[in-house]
Amino acid sequence: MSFYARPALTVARELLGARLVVEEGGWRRVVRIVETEAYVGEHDLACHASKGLTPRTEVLFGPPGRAYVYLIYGMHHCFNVVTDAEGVGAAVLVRGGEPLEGLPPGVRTDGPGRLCRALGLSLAHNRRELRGHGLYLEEGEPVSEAWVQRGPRVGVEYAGEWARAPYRLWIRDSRHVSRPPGRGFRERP
DNA sequence: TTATCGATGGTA
DNA sequence: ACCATCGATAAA
Repeated sequence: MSFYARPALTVARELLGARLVVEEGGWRRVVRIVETEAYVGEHDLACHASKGLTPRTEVLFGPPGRAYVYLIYGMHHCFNVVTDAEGVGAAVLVRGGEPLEGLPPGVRTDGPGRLCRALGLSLAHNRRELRGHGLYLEEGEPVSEAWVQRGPRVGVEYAGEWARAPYRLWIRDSRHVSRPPGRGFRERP
C-alpha cells in the first residue's frame, strides 16, 4: 500500500512537514508543507467528488498519488494530492508551504493560489503522477502531534454539516499558514 | 489593523 | 450561476 492509498485525513496529517518539489527546465523549487485540507470522499459535500464522476472529477476517483489541479475564481490554481483507494474520490489540498529552495526571497507561499503561483503549478500539472517527473513529494522531519492544529476547512460554507468538520490541519506558529477571512481567528500570536 | 470588493474562467 | 482565492483599496 502506497503512502497515498490511505484515507485523505491520514495523508493530510502526514503531509505536514513533507517537501513538495517542482522541477522544470533547469530550475527546482521546494517548499515544506505546513497546511493541508482533507476532502474525504463522494459523501463529503465539500469535496468536488460529491458532484459525481465528471471530466473534472475523474482524476479524484482514479489511482492515488496523482495531482489534482483546478482553477478557481477564474485566476487561481489549487494543488491537491489524490488519495485513498482507486474508486474513492478523495484528495488533500495543499494550502501553504515554507520556502526551502529555489524561491525568491519574500515570495508568499501561504494560500493555495499563491503557493501554486510561486511553484509554477497550473492545469498543465493536472492528473500528473507524483513520481519524480518534475513533480513529487519527499519525506521531511516528522511533525509531532503537539505542533498540529486543526479546524474547519476554508471557504466551504455551502457544505452543511461537512463545513464544520475539522479537516483543515496546519503547523502551529508557522508564518506560512494562510489566514481565513472572518473575525476572531488568530493563528499567529 | 480589519473590511470590502471586484477580477476572471472552468465547470455543470 | 456557481466557486476549496487574492490583491487593491478604504477606513480607522
